[in-house]
Amino acid sequence: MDKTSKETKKNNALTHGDWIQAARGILIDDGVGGLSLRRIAAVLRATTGAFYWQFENLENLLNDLREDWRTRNSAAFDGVFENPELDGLEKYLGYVRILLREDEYDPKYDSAMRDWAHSCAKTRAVVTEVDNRRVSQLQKLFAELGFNQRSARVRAMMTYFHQSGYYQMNIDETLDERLANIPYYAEIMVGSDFFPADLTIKDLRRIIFDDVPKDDGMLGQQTE
Amino acid sequence: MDKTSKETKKNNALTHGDWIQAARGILIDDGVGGLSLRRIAAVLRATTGAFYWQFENLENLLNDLREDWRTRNSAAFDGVFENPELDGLEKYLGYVRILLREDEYDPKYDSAMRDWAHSCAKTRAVVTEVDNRRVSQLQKLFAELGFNQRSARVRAMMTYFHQSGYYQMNIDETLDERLANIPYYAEIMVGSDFFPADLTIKDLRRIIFDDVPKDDGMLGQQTE
DNA sequence: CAGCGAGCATAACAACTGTTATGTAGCTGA
DNA sequence: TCAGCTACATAACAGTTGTTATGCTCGCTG
Repeated sequence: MDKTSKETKKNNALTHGDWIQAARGILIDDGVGGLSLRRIAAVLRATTGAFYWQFENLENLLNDLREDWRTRNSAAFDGVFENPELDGLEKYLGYVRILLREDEYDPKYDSAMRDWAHSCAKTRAVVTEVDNRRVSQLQKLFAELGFNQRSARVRAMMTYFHQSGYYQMNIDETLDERLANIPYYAEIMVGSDFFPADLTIKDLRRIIFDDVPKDDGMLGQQTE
Repeated sequence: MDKTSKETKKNNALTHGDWIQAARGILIDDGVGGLSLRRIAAVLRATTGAFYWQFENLENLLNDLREDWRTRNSAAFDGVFENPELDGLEKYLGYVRILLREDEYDPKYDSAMRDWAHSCAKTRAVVTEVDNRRVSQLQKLFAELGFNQRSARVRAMMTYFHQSGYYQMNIDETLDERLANIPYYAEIMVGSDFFPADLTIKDLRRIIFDDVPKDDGMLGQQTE
């Protein structure tokens, strides 16, 4: 319907995407309170007049920002949970991998959106929808692991709410500490029946940060 | 040092406490974005001039508001965790009781403070301090139940982050659903070795909402 | 080379913010 | 009764917000 498809960036003129990117940076760094038109424009070394050439009003940019978050910060999870080749444990590890790598999705983006949702109904609707889908995906995962529906749902909520709660605070943990905690989390959530008890931090670091599929019994023997 | 002890409320004049209460209401209902001087004054049917009779500036009121949260929303937890007469399981149930009753502490107050902490260093310091103490209290609880230190710490973080994450979202659950989930949460966190597996929702409702100590085997037999 | 429109900048508007200076009603004590 | 103080209200100031009207400067086309 709209002419929003004119992302044909002639020369070095500002595009819709430039404004969204600038707004996203401010939202992530300074929270929703920093999302003023002049501050966004300042990031692009532009003025408010330039903005109104691209958007009808600020609300339109904020709508685009909400959709930017929805697609950008969900793709990684969907890629794991909707991959039919992965079993339950692999999906769980894939989930942990996304959370620890923090390259495919930005936890501060999630956190800022969740803050924003408390004072903005439109944002709240988007966040709630995404939250519900992720919890459902996790519930399906735990159901695959053999837990009954109610137990799977509780485990999904514990896993997901714990994650968002973790990022909502400012925890002071090193990566090694976070890696060392994984087996404890996993034992609690998926149980020692499923999670291999003899995984070392080295193994986990390799599984999560190197693109080597965990295949045979070579665990803990690489040189580096 | 200060003259802040002049809470001697003559006639029906406004007090420090009135302004703090008004600010707290706005923070809880509308988030930190709604905390403007004129809006707070409007709640009290007063003007900004009246405010500067009681406070030197807005920052002073916000300082008092942070301290109000620290004491008001921590008392219930301290009362449970630092009661030497309670064993581990009783402390866990006491914790759940506080979360579900929502009369001694307000989860929306917590949530609003946590939002605020993302854009205000002073608030962040207060919230972080309280968070650390609560996690330590939970860790001690799980250690009492027999878990080793690392497992106890992970369980404490899962329990606490899950709680704050839960309130950070807007979950659509009835009280009965929340009660029905308790045994599942408890089984995951404290294990079936400690938590009585045959507790009904009726039992839980009585334990949490009536002031009857769980004493003998009369569970699930009351008329109401 | 003239003209024209795309892509801005500049400046102003009203509404909001914290803060301050000044005005004022009502009670108190002498 | 009348000064004097408490406990405000009123109004203004400078700064910020979203938004709009207007002016300007390039690059392209004819």
